[in-house]
Amino acid sequence: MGARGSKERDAAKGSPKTPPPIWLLPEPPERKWGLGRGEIVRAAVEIADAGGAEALTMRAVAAKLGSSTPMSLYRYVHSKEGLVDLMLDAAGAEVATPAHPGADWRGDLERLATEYWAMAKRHPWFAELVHSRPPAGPHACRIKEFVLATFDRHGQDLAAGLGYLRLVEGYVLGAALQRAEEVKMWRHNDFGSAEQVREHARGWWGEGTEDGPYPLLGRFMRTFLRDEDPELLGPDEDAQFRLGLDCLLDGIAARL
Amino acid sequence: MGARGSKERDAAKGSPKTPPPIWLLPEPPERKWGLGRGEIVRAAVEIADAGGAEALTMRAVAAKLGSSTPMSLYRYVHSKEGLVDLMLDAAGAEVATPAHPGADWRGDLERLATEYWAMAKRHPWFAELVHSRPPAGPHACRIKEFVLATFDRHGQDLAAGLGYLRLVEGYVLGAALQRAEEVKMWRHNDFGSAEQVREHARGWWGEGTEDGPYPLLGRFMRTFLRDEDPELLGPDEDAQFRLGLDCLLDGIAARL
DNA sequence: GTCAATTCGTGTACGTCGTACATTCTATGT
DNA sequence: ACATAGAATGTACGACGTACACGAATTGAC
Repeated sequence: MGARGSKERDAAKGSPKTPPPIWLLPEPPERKWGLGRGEIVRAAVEIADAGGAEALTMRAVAAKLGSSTPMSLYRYVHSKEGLVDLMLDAAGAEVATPAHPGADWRGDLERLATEYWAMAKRHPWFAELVHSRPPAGPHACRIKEFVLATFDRHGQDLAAGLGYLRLVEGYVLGAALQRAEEVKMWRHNDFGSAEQVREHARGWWGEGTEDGPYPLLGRFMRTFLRDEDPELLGPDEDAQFRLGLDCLLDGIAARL
Repeated sequence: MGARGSKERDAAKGSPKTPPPIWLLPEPPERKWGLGRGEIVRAAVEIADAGGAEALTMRAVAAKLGSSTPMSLYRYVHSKEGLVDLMLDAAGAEVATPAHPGADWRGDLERLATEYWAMAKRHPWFAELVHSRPPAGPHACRIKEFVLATFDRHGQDLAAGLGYLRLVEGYVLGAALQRAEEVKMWRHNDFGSAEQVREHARGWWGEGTEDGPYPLLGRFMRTFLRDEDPELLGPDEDAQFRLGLDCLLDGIAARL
């Protein structure tokens, strides 16, 4: 966090004076030539898509827009947190929900979760950043509402629906976060191929760890490092996602 | 990330020259009077316990140890990433695993997951930081190995075991991360009581949103903001954790 | 069409972070 | 007792987010 000198002013004022969420503040009227929230958010998304959350810098966004200083952006997005809020909402807009839940609750939720997962694969920064802000953008609310309505339509009360909502949402975001971390690691060590990954992991796992303290993990690692027998590497990421989702929905189904 | 000038030297050298993980590098011999990895990691954990991951600063750790500059730490932990690795491993040491998996796979996993969850509640920074590093400290490996052995003992091959391992681990860490984010938000707005949280959320949800676009979510929010009917707030965090774990294990059980 | 007033972009600067480099201090081996 | 190696420190750099104030450009009134 950067310099903030407003702490004592807030405290002296008496009211915590929380800034309202950026969605409620109207965008300044877009002058003919100037910037606009749309361009800024689009540029920020492109930067984060290409370089991950750690590449998302006010300076980088400003540079991409041709603005020589980052201060130009602050009129439109108020702060970096505001920009992140707008980015998260823009990503949320990419996952569609039907107008009303259908008769097949499980199919509805599977479709929603799969779309959510696909979005998170397109935007690996999403899972990293979504946990840094209160999750209540318009599209986040729409998605939550749809899940709640799905359970409501099947006779679950609001408390139960909330529990299941948190379960499903937590699962999708958890899976996305694991994947995002993997992507980040690839980028951090600028890996281009799986062979480079193996090369890197070799020095790091310790070639000599034969059947040391972790025989099963070691067997997996040796397989991974040497011949890459796809049978032993476990399911690929999409199959793994479906497996977990199916397990979770099985458990929920047993309780409805 | 700070200044790094070694990029082109690495590239020129030909080999990526990845630094080996800190667990493999021996700790410098502890002189009578000097620092030691133990003290440093303990101090860092205390700071992060109290102030979250964002309070974890090399300067803060050095200050807590009475060292006037952060540079003293670098001989022992090499970098902040190294320190984080050691912290994660120290936290991993707090979750115990039996020597061998027992006959009751489900009980074993429930116990393990519950201990993991308890550890993550003690150290809210754990979930935030664990996704920033390759997950292969000694204790992380021990835990993974135990889960793999549990499934191995029940006739699952390594690939299937890996899939279930990722599922269970992902679930626990996902739940811990959601909780960590909540803790962080409380700290960030220095909330002391639930009433302050409600006060904050009121301005932020928009008091006037009566039965707008999100009737169910709105009902929950209004309940939360006004009278706090515990029936409508959904399960508490421990019950929620158990619910998800049970659902997941149900799903796994159906596939064994 | 002209001028004043408003609004927007920009330059500069501050305080934070991680950490490289050079220096000083301390404890140890002889 | 002294030389020397190793550990702690001071200083400094380049990144970050962003506050502040100034100049430039656009808009509205006449």
